[in-house]
Amino acid sequence: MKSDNGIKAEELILQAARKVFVKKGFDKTRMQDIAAESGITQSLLHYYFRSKDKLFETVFEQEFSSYLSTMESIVNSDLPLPQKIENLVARRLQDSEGYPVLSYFVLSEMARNPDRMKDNARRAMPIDKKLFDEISAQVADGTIAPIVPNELMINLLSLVLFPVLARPMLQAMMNINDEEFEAFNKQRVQTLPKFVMRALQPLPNEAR
Amino acid sequence: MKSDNGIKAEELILQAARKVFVKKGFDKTRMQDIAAESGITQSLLHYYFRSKDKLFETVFEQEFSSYLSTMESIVNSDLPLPQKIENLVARRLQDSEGYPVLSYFVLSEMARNPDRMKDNARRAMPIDKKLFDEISAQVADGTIAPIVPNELMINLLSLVLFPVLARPMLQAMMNINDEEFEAFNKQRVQTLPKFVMRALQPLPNEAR
DNA sequence: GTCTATACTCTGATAGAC
DNA sequence: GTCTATCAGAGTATAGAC
Repeated sequence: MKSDNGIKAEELILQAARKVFVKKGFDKTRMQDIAAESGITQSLLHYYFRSKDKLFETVFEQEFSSYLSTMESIVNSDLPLPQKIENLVARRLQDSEGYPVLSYFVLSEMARNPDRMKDNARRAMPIDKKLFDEISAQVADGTIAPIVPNELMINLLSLVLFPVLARPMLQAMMNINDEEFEAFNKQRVQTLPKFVMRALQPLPNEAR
Repeated sequence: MKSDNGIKAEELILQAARKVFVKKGFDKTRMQDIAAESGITQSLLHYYFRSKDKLFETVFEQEFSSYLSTMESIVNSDLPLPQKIENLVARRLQDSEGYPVLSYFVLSEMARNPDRMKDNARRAMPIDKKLFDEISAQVADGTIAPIVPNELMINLLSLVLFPVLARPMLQAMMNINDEEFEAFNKQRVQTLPKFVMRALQPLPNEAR
């Protein structure tokens, strides 16, 4: 049975680990970084979590679950497609501020451990399926232009995740500072859904 | 002055280094991997290139230059915008086969060394400017719908680069194998430009 | 130029006292 | 539960013979 203090230490470690792992990814994170961030000795990290791997898995599992449930609530809502897109974009840009690079975190983990990532992706499949079916239905009744649902989903993910992911490169290319990029992002919450919906508008000769 | 053999060794090392660095990124590449791939002793790598860093810089510089010149020739061509997009997509997917993850390579380097990446991005700026101006002109004369040029450029980059980058995750999500993904990609060369051009079509009330 | 052997450093993990 | 000291392994880089 754990003492009050024990529980607190464990939580402190997790908070610090989350912060550092999300920021630097698995490989570049040192146990010493987490120790410093949490104010807890390095050997205690091992006492509580046994290994760097275990600690990471714990953090990743928490983050990914929270990520999934957010996605889920948006996709399962009763909003029309454009609003869903808007919410997804807004949510992702929110991540990109307070929680700098969650998407990068997920992608880097994917590279580190492809097999386990597959399992995680499978956990996301019910959500995907919901969106997939929704798109299929709208293509069928001509509300949106003919498109393979998977392709639309990939386009959405690309437009939403990539700018968060490649932010440093994009800022350099566009030659703009942090403030300008934030403003750009805020605009994007409005303009991106419009861009997508425009692309999905059926042409006259496609309408039924 | 170098002997014939010396020049050859240097080139062998570079080829092997390119292959391994592009595949695994800087951090996960071991000098031993490059030694094995090239059939040249590890200590000789140091003899020729002094350090892992120097070797990497050399490879990266070559790759990035070649990447730039490809982009340049496409953007500077006289083709209309949709064809340019098609060429860009096709070129990137080509990378994603023979040269698996050049985009990932560039992105990971960006994360590793943001400052130098800024310089590299600046080298790409003349190309960006060309495309930027082209978009501006077409927005101005009403050929395409109003959009901030930078935003369109980011959308293009997202749609083209992200699927290459996140391929493992996407395959897992869509639950498809390599063969199916390749087929999907081939389709995409045709469908993506249409998707984009559709999004850029001016609505009746926007036309001049 | 090329090889073998080895030094050096960084970092995750453990031992063992308290 | 917590700390200090230390080990063990991996990986880059160098020394020095040929």
